[in-house]
Amino acid sequence: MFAKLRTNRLVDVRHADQNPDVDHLTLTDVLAALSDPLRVGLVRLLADGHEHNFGDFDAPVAKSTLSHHLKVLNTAGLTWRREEGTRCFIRLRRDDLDTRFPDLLDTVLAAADRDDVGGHVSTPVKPGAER
Amino acid sequence: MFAKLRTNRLVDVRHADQNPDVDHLTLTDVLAALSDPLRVGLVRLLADGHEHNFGDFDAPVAKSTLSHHLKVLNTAGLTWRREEGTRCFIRLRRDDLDTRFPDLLDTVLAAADRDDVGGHVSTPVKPGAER
DNA sequence: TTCGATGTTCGCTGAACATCGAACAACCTA
DNA sequence: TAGGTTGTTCGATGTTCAGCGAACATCGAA
Repeated sequence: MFAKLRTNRLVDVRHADQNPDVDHLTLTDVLAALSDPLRVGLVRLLADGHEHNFGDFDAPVAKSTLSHHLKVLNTAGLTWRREEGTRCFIRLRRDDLDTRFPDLLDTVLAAADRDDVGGHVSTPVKPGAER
Repeated sequence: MFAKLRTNRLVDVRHADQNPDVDHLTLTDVLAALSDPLRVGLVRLLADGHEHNFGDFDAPVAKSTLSHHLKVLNTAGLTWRREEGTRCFIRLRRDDLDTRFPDLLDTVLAAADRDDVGGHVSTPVKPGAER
């Protein structure tokens, strides 16, 4: 569609599907985003309610892959992202999700915890960035 | 793997991944199975608890495609299938799912009903085949 | 035996996805 | 200005998936 231009990319293209509006979230998109163990692992870490940035996630994949998965979560509406300088802060959209799909996130997280889905995703440093 | 032989297929190959055991179900497989609107529509119809057969589903896809989706639901452990002559009867594995992933199915179904996900899937004939 | 009904399986296609490394952009600091 | 940090995007690769029509298997009925 767009995103084809090499220059003037920073104008508005970069944030095309970012942080979608609450009522644009669809159930199947959310479930699709949650159908990958690595992404479930990310969501489990984000479930502490704090803001995390990219470096907070230690997953056994290349950082481009990690970036991809975080983008999937974002465009599906599971996370909220905020950029500050060169780093981006990511937070779970728990309230929006609970509004739109009541109990869904809690239910999935409970099951994921029980089975340790995505347990290979960890946080290397202490999440002291909650403020 | 197998399933390569043209003859003597009926022996055991046909039911390779069919009706998987309860504790072989994985959360991400279930969520992946539910990440398609058509399949959610099928599950919603199956949620009446009755046994349905293939012809009970009226979806705007070729029957080979419908067969594919029903197979996905089955191998993910969402449905139980039973064959009787040339027709197969399909039933939602609600109890097993509730055991393995408490509240998950109810939560998804509630959200799907609210948004009418998969509403284009219908049942042409009256489901009088419950007994 | 032949026919119709019922589904499944078999190629096949195009689209989407996961993954990687390399290149890039934006920012901060020395 | 020159690096270093941070994360995104690009291009390539291989896999999975949704979709179709055709062929097949199975059964019951004529």
